Amino acid sequence: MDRLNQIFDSFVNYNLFKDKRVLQSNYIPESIAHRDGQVEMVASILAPSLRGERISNLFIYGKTGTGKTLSVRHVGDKILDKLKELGQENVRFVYVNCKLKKVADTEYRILAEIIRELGGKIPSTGLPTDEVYSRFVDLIDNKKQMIVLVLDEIDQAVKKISDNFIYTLTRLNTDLKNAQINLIGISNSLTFMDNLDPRVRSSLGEEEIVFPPYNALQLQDILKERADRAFKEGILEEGVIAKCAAYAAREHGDARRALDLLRVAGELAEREQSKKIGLQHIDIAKDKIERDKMLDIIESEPRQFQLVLAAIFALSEKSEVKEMFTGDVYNYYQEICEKTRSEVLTQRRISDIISEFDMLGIINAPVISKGRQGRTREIKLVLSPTIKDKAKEIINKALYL
DNA sequence: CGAGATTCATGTGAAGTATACCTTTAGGCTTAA
DNA sequence: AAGCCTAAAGGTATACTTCACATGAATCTCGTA
Repeated sequence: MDRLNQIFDSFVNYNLFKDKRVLQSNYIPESIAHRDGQVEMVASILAPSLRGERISNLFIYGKTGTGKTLSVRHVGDKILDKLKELGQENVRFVYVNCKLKKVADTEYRILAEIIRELGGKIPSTGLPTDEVYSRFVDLIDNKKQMIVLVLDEIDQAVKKISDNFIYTLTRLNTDLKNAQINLIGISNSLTFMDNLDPRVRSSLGEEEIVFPPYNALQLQDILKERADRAFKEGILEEGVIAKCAAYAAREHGDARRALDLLRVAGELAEREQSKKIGLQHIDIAKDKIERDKMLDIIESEPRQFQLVLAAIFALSEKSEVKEMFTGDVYNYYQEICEKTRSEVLTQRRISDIISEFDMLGIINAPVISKGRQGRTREIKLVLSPTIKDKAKEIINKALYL
């Protein structure tokens, strides 16, 4: 009992955080450093909504963690505040991330997600897509209002589905008597617009804003500002901020990463009851973040995907095999299926699964031609050994029920 | 020796199938008057 | 008679299969210098 009390006591006393939320990714700060220009542009584009006028569709480019989503949300909140002040409540912002697997990676699911955000109910399957569209229309068209759809990671969605669903969305305005839809597309890829249907391009790209990556100095500013509010005084050792910023700057200036890094480092320091956050915590935090992210992905992968991954793991361990190809993986996969009494999928399907892993960044699998030996994918695992071991554990546990 | 032709192992696209789940509808049962 | 429940009918999305064709460089073939 005393031991537990000790733990609790130390937890209370060694609390390094003043306000941890400040470092969490859904936190929206009052002002966004080094994004004044972009925020103003977003604001001036969205401003007509205050008078109930149509706003231009907006398209935003920028790498992850450059403040795109944040800026849009920030401005959105401000506009909502202002509207409340003016006594109007007929604008709504709906935010959907198109990349989240199992949430919104098909046209149907994105639409369903939008409807759910708006408070509607939609079954997870079974409805014809046009029915879903017409329910969406019914839901919003009952009163005069303006819906601003923010589609994050829209490039992912278009890659998976096709671009005409965006077109359908923009065209939906013709069916609407009262309500109005405006789109804000957010994309990581700069080249996304280039291979788009011209109609979509012109309607979505009425206004465009680019969010350049933060450089190390700007990252430091951001981190300092947040750290002041998140941590108690004098907790950070010299150079901690700089190090966080440097790591993140290397990752194309991803501020979210930098903040995560700082937060996790803080949690780690707290757990070991250290009074300060030192440089070593950052290094550990970096590994931990990477590992957790990967393991989360792997753990939530469907069974068949895990079987394939198990095959890849096993093959990568056989020292004689330096490279592996789709065929090898498939053969071994079949063996594993037999052992675990699982259903065996076709090679066609496995090929798709492998390329999905490639996209997730778990493996590296470019298509190569081996001349007379045909064409195949050369598969290489890119996980660090520690992550791999842990991942193997998870998979084994999941497969040997 | 070099230009084509061949070849291999699989990539990739299209179309079809099984499954799980949805809505609607009609019939049967219960209930209340 | 009205209301409620259930089962059947009719329909869809998704994950997967089947079929068929596309790929692209190492290797082979063969004509020519």
